[in-house]
Amino acid sequence: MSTKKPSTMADVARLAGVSPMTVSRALRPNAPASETTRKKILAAADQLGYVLDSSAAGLSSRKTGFVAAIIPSINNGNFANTVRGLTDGLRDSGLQVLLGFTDYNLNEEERLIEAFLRRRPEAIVVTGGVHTERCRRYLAASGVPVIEIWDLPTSPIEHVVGFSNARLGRMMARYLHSKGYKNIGFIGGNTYRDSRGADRRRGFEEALEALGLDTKRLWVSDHPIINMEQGAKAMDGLLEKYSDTDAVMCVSDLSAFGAMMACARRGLKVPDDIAIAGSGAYDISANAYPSMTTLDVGDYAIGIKTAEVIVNALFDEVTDKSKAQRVEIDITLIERDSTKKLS
Amino acid sequence: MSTKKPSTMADVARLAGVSPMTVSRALRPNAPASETTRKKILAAADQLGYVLDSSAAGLSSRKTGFVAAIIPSINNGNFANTVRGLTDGLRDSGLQVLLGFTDYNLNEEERLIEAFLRRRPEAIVVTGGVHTERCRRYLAASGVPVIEIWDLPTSPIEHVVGFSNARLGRMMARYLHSKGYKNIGFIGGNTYRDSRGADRRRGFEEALEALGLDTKRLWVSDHPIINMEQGAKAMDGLLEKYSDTDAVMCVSDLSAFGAMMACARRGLKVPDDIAIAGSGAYDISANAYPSMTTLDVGDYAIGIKTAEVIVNALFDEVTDKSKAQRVEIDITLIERDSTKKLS
DNA sequence: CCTGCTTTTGTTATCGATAACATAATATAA
DNA sequence: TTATATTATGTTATCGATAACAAAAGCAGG
Repeated sequence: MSTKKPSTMADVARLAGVSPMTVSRALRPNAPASETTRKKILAAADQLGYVLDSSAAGLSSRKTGFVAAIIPSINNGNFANTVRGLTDGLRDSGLQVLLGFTDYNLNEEERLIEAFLRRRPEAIVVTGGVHTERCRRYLAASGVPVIEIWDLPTSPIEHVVGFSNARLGRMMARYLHSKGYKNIGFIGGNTYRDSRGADRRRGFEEALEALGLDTKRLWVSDHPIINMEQGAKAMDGLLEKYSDTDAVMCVSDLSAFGAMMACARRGLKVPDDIAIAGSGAYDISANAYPSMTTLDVGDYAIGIKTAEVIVNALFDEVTDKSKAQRVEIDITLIERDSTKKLS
Repeated sequence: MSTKKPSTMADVARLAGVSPMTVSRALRPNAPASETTRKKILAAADQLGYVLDSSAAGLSSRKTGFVAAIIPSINNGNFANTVRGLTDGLRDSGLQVLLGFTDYNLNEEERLIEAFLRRRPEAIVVTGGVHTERCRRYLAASGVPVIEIWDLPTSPIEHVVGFSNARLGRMMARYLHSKGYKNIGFIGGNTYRDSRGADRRRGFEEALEALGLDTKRLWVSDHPIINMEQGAKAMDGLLEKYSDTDAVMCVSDLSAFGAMMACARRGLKVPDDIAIAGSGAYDISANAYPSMTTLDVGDYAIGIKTAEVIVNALFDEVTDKSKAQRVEIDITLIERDSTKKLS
């Protein structure tokens, strides 16, 4: 840890025998500068170990190069994929992702947004369509594009890149019904902390009703059931109450896996005795034995599309800036062994 | 997306009838300001929807409030936990994590470090002790504390918070030997892209040799074997070549799980026919059936300790700034069913 | 009521870059 | 060759805050 003060553009300019402004231009790709001076300046910069100060650049140009992105959890492969997609999609634009996570807590989201706004991001990405009133105010007043992802809110703040979680629930309910299952349960997603999970459950319930099936097997919990352990516990609870359950959908592949393990411990065979489906198309759904039926929500694609929306909103000449963009991501059902009766 | 220009401290000052400097002080917790003016200023700020500009503040005070953190992958529960620990640990200090991931690519690490240095972070956290020459130069010249995590490099750049990956390999080898296994294999970790995995393998191999056991079952691959699918494939390959293998350690619980599933598909019972152990103490190790023996590397603790090291290096009066801190994290073996012969 | 202290507020300069405009150098056309 | 367009560089002001110093206000004790 050297403590020497870092050199500035003025230092580089002095060494190269030009004005600071010329250095500034030489260091940016699209600014006018002759090849000879550029080379000279780069050499001087290199010699001094010069590193641009983005704070100063941002202050002056009013462009920080930040995109703020807020996800519920970093310990979640789906959101991680979205962040990867976003990062990959933004690479060429020179924008950098400033990442925060809320632990599914809307107040924490508020805190994060406040902190991020101080960094003057050029766009803000938030997960879901449910926010505190104050959050909505902050976002609306931010003066930069706001993108809500992972949902299709009915009254979005501005741009949207997502899918219908209710539709996701409906798709799986109909699929399970089409496979001949009758006593269908659902695990997870009935809390204000995870509105997307709650939407899935709602869609699932609606579809069951429409199909004339019993909806009493929808497992209620006051916290989100998103990890393996919670999935296993919920499955135990469900089976204790309704031992005739023949199929279960879980809000997440992780809870689905937990549920499957709970079944294994009880000596129940999947899918012979009971079918289990998840959602999210996590690695584990493909690699578990039996492999698990799931719904691919295009998590990586959400990131990529979000990057496109941002780039369009910021740089594209053709895009109508006054119009909010709305991108619906395709959901695809991946049928695997866990819902195929072997008989 | 309103386009109105955001208000500045000068605006707030005007409205509150004070000087901008007074506003600056009123908005900071530890600056001198009378309660009455502070209240007046906060009201004015609120009325204008004023949000501090950190770029400007950082430029002026030469404190950006950023801690740059670089991890190999965001799709990895272990690193995610470290990031959570780091974020949690830094919360009170007012420092914000600027996160980047390299996809296990040292050149990408170089690119990221360059980009992050422009943001003038107050500390830099990098994963592992292996970096390109240029990276080491950048880091050494950065002028801020550098912390290498997840490893115990022999010639660290400065601070270290980690554990010995070789020791981790040795621990598991000795454990498996102590359980009576003889034909022990290893899957993963022999590439320059994942030096930590390679260290685990080396330690494992050394211990086997010291115990007089055969080391031919160490599975070699030219890419890191860190996900389920790769684990399954490697297991298939290993069993085809050495069908008498009675125990296997995998660099990661994810590959261990894949290996376990590969066994299940072949009709091999774990642990009766073959023992499998992982490392990382991922959720899946506790929730798989059978549950998996693994090594807890204290991923969250690494984050917390790293935060402490940073706070000490930056703010603590007592800490000797000229001395690099070195924190070794405890590894604990978690014995579960996958290595307990039921017989 | 004044002295000397502490607390609060104001003034000025500065952090490190870029925008906007002005000018010099070079290339192009007639 | 000269006029004109084009490209390259320099100058000055500014982005929005805070440091450092200076001055004013408040407050105690004699």
